[in-house]
Amino acid sequence: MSDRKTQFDKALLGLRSLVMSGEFAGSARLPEVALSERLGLSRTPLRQAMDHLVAEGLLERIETGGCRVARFTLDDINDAIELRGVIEGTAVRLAAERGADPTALAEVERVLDRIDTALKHPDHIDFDAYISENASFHRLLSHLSGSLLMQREADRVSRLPLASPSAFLREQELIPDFNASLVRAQHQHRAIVEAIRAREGARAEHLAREHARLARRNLDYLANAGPGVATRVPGLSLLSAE
Amino acid sequence: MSDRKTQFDKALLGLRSLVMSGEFAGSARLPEVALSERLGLSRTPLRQAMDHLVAEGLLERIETGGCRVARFTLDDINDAIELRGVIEGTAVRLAAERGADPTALAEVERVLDRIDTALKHPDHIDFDAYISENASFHRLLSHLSGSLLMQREADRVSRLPLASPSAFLREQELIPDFNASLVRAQHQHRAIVEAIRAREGARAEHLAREHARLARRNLDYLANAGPGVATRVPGLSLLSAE
DNA sequence: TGACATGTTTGTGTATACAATATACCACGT
DNA sequence: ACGTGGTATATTGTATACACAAACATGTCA
Repeated sequence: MSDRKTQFDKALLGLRSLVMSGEFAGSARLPEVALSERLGLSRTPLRQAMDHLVAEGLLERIETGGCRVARFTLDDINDAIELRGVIEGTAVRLAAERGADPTALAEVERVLDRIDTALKHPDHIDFDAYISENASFHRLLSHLSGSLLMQREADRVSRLPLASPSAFLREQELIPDFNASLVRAQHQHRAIVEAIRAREGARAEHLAREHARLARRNLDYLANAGPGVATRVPGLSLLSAE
Repeated sequence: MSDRKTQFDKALLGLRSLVMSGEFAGSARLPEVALSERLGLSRTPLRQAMDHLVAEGLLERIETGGCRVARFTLDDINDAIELRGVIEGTAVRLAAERGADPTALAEVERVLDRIDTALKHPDHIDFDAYISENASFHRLLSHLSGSLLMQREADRVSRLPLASPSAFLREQELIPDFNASLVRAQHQHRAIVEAIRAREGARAEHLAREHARLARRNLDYLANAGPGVATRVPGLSLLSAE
């Protein structure tokens, strides 16, 4: 019953995907009436969605009223990736220090087994499976601490543009040694869980940080890959020249 | 001109202080019409403010509509304090690694000098000065990294209930050895800045984390200090029995 | 011709009216 | 007496109307 679509939800999803598509990236003010008509709803829920996206950091308020699409430098996105590593790192450190729920840990291990399966044949990697299981892994990981706050903040920082653990996973043909990097990532996954089980908080934290930093390399490649890529990777068009 | 008070700002400030006062802590739904009349504005800006406070974590949405005041356990607040330490720690680590702006560093040192002045006479500490300069210090500290993201997120986490660096500074007569703890805190302030200057990122990070944990002790005392205190410390009445 | 003033127009911020939904209450049946 | 169903009321979610401020264009004067 909690999935009954309210107008606000429609506005949020519609507006977010419009913004991510880069159509309004030109830093002009978002016109409320036009957008509300285009999304098929009134200005009230649209403005709610705009407030929400301002809080998320995807939009920014204009002094004289209204808001525009935010622009990001490469540094901004690297900072966001670093912050995700820091928060995920804190979540796993707390999980290690406090002891993780065995049931939740078993669930995490099952996800890792499925990732192994997706990676089994080096020449025929099941990318779709990898992407979805990888997202599950990161979600479950931030829940292991048992802290609702850590869970919320980890989810939140993953919504920053291009900071999500799944942000760059669909561009396998553009990134050199992409398959090998997936294997490395999975080794880090295993090591993180091992550290949590062994109650090695500091080790778990540092592994999670380093794991997040894998995304840096992919970001660098995509940022230099030319203009055609910007339309393929959602949000990449928000990257400003500097 | 950016400080022209809009109705939304009035709603946000008014609602936040009402909620922090504990008047609505009984976890019932916040009635919109009554609140809007009481605050002297219409439902539209009030609802904006409610959305904002939900995002801040001070309110929580109810499945069937509307929202209520959130309740916090001691663990929740300790997690929030830990998270503040982690984010402030990251900000100072980045400042150390990347090199902080000398002008900003000098400004920070001036604030620390003023804190020294406030602490000069152990029996006549200028608490008001300490509180305001301490707040300045923490704000400036998270700006040293030069990263707008770190700055934003540090400010944000400080708005979590009872996680602010200034949350427990007005209760000097309730907390044993309070004056001594202020002196210890100031030593940590100096050490953090020293580490940033020396480009010792890891040291700066760990010092900032430990500094935030000073608040734990104060929280424990106040949580056990009896019911009368809840009305004096803003937000303490939101602490649930567990 | 250029700078400034003024009317026009567009668009946001706010209030209010309306519709959809949840809650409370009461009657009725078991 | 207690539970169940239905209706009435209250309250939220959404749409629209209005007021005011900002951007723009046009025209006037230097």
